[in-house]
This record gives sequence, structure tokens and C-alpha cells, in this order.
Amino acid sequence: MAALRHQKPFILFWTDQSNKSRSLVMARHKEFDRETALHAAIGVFSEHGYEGTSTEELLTAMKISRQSMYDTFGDKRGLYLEALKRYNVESIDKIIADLRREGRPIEALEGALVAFASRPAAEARRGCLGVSAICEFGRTDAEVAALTDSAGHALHAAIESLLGEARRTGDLATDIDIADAIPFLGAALSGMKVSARNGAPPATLRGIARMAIRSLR
Amino acid sequence: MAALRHQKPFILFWTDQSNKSRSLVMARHKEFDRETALHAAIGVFSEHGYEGTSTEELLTAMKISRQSMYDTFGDKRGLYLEALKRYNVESIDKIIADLRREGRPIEALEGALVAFASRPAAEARRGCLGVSAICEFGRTDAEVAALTDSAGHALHAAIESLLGEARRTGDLATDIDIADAIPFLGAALSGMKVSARNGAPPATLRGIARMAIRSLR
DNA sequence: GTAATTCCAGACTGATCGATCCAAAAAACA
DNA sequence: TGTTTTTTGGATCGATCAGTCTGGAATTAC
Repeated sequence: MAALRHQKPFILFWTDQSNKSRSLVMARHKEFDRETALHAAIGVFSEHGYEGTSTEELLTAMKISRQSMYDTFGDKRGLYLEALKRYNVESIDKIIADLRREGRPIEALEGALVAFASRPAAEARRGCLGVSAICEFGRTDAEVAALTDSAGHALHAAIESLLGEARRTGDLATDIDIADAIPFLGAALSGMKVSARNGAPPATLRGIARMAIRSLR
Repeated sequence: MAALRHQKPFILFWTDQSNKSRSLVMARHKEFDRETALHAAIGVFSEHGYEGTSTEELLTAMKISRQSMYDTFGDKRGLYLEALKRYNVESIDKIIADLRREGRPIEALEGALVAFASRPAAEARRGCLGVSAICEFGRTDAEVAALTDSAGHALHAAIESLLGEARRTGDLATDIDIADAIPFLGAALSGMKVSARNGAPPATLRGIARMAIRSLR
């Protein structure tokens, strides 16, 4: 079923920590798709949070055995951290890609937010694992906080670049402090995610996106 | 320690469901303060979510015995629902009270958001139990969703009233659809709560609040 | 004093938790 | 074929979970 994939060196070294022999002459390949399994885990964690998810649920969704999960991801927490990291990276990459679509910076920002608002309802309802992690752990878990910060910095840098360009082209209102606008846009995105999780339809989310962009003009 | 309180009729009837006799002639009064215990539970649930909170943690924070908790709130879920309801009511009441402070509607909105942003960092860091409930349960739990909706409707009604007034006085930009502005302000509030939970200082939150209000002018 | 009720501390239960271990089948490659 | 590794399924572990129960002290009204 799952495509056959060769192990990356990183994985081999990791596995070698628990296995003594390093003779890689003959062995069975990893059969399940690590990416697919990880995305299944992202789905379950997004729906029920870390504490609300049991390993049984994870194994069922990931369609792998107990042993495979522990061999591949270490433990439940290791799986969660990797799922959160992957989710954050993909989520931010998608938004940054949308930000580079349009020519004019403000239009690009609006386009990216509107595109986010227009996601299929089923996907939006599942919620954002990044926001879920913030709400569940706050700043108390150092590793989770580091992942959150890493994603936040990447997003803020992309927005800052665009706002700087908007300032140069005169598209950004002169009385706006970019240092205020950056966290505002981040908060707007978080607010949209919470609203989506609470059942707001795409049309409502698009309205939120347009109102947020309005404050830049 | 805790002030002595007389039981409300509601509590008596509830207790009577489990106890056969209804002779209320002689009995010991409830000793601990129900409100205080509930607020302690709100604090713990806010910090760790529903699934991440154990009954032991709750009892320690509430400073009551196991039996008292089960007698008074039924079970963990009952306690959670009551804590969430209380939190939502008090949270919305506080904001609505702030909304009635200023004379001009837009200034009132800004004042309420800035006041919310200026809460003590310790309180803001603890997070919002309402947002936590949305993230943890989404729309899957009917009773939780009902409590969330109830609070949302009250907030939206208050904002709608103020925006309508702003429209009449000409303080609201004419090209703004109030139906868009209401969920936007709600999302802005949610976004501020997530940002606060993630460690954003009051100054940053105030910047977000001002940017949000900017879009109304 | 007596009955009724609340309080606390702690024992206890059955279920579920995350995690480990084992055995056997399957697959890869020499 | 033989060796090595992955895979699965299930057994099993100790810990913790929510919730119940008991016993005894405290507090109230009669």
C-alpha cells in the first residue's frame, strides 16, 4: 500500500542508538510511509490535543503497529514534538508561499489571509496544532515553546519583509508602526484559527481577513 | 478560614437527589466557599486543559476533600462545565462593563480591548479557559459548545449594539459591514488571548488592540 | 444528648494509561 | 539458503486515572 522509501541517513543513525550492530549489508526496508504516518498523527493531535490523545488512537490512525511507532518516534512525546514541528513548518511554508503570489505587498497579505480563510471547512474545523499547543502548554514546556517560537519568527520575518516593502511603495499607512502591525497580523491569524475551530464558515473567516488588512491601509 | 455560607435552595434540591430524607431540620452548613473553590478549579483547568488536569491537582488547588468535590460538583466533567460557565460569564461581564465606560462607542471598544491587554502578565499567561475549551473540544462536545455559544452571543450582541451606535454617530467608516466587524473583533480578542498565553507582554497586546480598532475608522 | 449533615483522610476498585517485551511472519540482500 | 531487520499482534508491566466507599471528627438544630 504505502510506497517503499529508503531510509534517510538521519533515521539510520537514530535507529543505531538502540541497535548495537551497524552492519547495513542486509535488512528489510521501512515499509510504511513515515510522512503519511506523521500526518495521521497530526490529525489526531489536532483534534484531541496531546493529553486527550491515547496511543491506541494514534496507532489506529497511523495504521502502524505499536512497536513500529515506538521504534520510529521514540515515545508519544517524541511523536508529538515531531508532528508539531512538521505541522508548523508546512503551515508557515504554505502561508509564505501565498505571500509571494501577488505583486503588491498589501494585496499579497490579503490574498494569503483570504486563501487561509477559504480552506475546506473540514480542514479548518480540525483546528491548528500550533495554536492547540500554545493553549495546552503555554510557555511551561520548553521544547514545545521552542518549536512555537521558531515558527513564529519565520512568519514574523516574512510579514516584516512585506510590510517594509509596503512602506517603501507607500501602500502602508504612514501612521502605522510596523512593530505593532507584525504581532497584530499574527494575532489575526490565530483569531481566525480559533474561530474556524469554533465552526465559523469560510465566508465569515474571509470577512475577518479583509477587516484585518483594512487596518493597514 | 472560609466564610460561612448558607446553602442556596438549588443546592439543597440537588443534594436531595442522593439523600432520601428531606428533613432539613438539623444539619451542618457547607463550610468551604463554593466560589473560591470554583475559581481555583478555573485556574487549574486554564493552565492544563480538561484532559491534562487530574482530580488530585484539582483537590489540592481547591483545598477541599475528594468527597466534598464529588458531593458538590458531581464529577470532574460537571466541575469543568461549571467552571467554564462561570469563567465565560465573568469574562464577558468584565468586557461588557468596560464597553459601557466611555461615551463614544469606538473609544469604548478601544478602551475595553486596551484594558484587556493591560491585565497583569501572570493572569494573561494563564490563558483563557474559553479559548482553551474551543481548542480542546472544537464543536464535538455539545455541552461545551453550548456554553461557548452562549458567551459568544452575549459578546456579539454587546459589540453589535456599540457598532450600531457608532454608525449612527458617524464614527464607523461607511464602507464597513457591521456583520463583518463583529466576528472580526471577536477574533481579535481570541488572537490577543492566544498571544498572551504565548507570552506576549501587555505593550504588544495593546498594540494589537489599537491596530484592531484602527480598522473600524 | 441526639439526629442529621459536612468535613477530611485514606483505602480501594476497575479501567486505562504509556511503555516494554516476545514470537513469528515478511522482506531484503549476500 | 542464511542473516538481518521490520513488521504485526498480543501479552504484560507498573503507574495513574476517575470515582466510590469507609470511618471518625466536627458542626448544626432540635
